Amino acid sequence: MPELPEVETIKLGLEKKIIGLNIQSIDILNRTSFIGESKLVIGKVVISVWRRAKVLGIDLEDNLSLMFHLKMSGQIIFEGRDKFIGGHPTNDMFGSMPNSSTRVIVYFTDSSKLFFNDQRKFGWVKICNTKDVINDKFLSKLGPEPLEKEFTLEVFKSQLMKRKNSPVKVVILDQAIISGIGNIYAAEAVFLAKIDPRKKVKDLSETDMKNLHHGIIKSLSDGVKYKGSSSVHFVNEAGQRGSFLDHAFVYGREGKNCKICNQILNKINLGGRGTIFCPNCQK
DNA sequence: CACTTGACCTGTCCGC
DNA sequence: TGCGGACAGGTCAAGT
Repeated sequence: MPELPEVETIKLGLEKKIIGLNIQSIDILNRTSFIGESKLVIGKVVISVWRRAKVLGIDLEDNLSLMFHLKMSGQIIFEGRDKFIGGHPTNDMFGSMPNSSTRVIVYFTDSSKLFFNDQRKFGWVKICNTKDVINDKFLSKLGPEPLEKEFTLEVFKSQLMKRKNSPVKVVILDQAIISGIGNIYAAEAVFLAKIDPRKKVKDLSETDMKNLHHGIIKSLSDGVKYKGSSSVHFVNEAGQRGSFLDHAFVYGREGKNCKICNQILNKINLGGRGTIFCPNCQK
């Protein structure tokens, strides 16, 4: 479900609400959703909230951290101390918490709660020492953050060249090449760059790479601006949907008209993922 | 080695 | 209405 902009949206909302809260207990409703010894974090106070790629992290006192990966269907929802004044999820899509897809519940001492929901059970919550986060099995393999200064055109080009023979949309979905892009923003980025998603990296021109670099940054930052996508599963920490898909050019628009040239958008399968593009605009 | 495919799970939607 | 198959925003292991 969530890609970089969705996790960033949750991070920005959550950090305003949970810093300073003290963990009272953790309920694990589905064993495979949780990695580590949950007892370790009881009594610990939340210090900060961060994001790396599609992972959300919560740093606690005493060198402890919680990490969340939402994969395809995860949600992180915070219910405030007084659920009827500002803290209650105002969603219109899944009722009150917990529900049938709730896998982990974090209880704070002020009686507020954090729900980790995950219908498909692909996601995870993990505990580790804060100083070990950078060595984490998953995090340590990630490529550069596309919305950070480090993601220059030169860095992007050298990362791309690691997978010369793959279709460009498949390559930008590779988390070791660039971190945080998922299927929605990959499709939008190649559209903005006017590149056929099937085009192999080795066939990209200098201009293509420059446009794609810009397209990635533009689509992801628009995603953050519109507080994420509003497709099936995504809601923010307050249970609200985002509006990015109202602004999308291709994702979710199969068979509709291209917003630029009015031709019908095509759908193909690329690397096992549905991919919608404009055969006229994208060459 | 580089790249592609299928598995992990649950739910929904679409065609017959 | 019921049933089977395809599909859903991610990642990893196994296969070619």
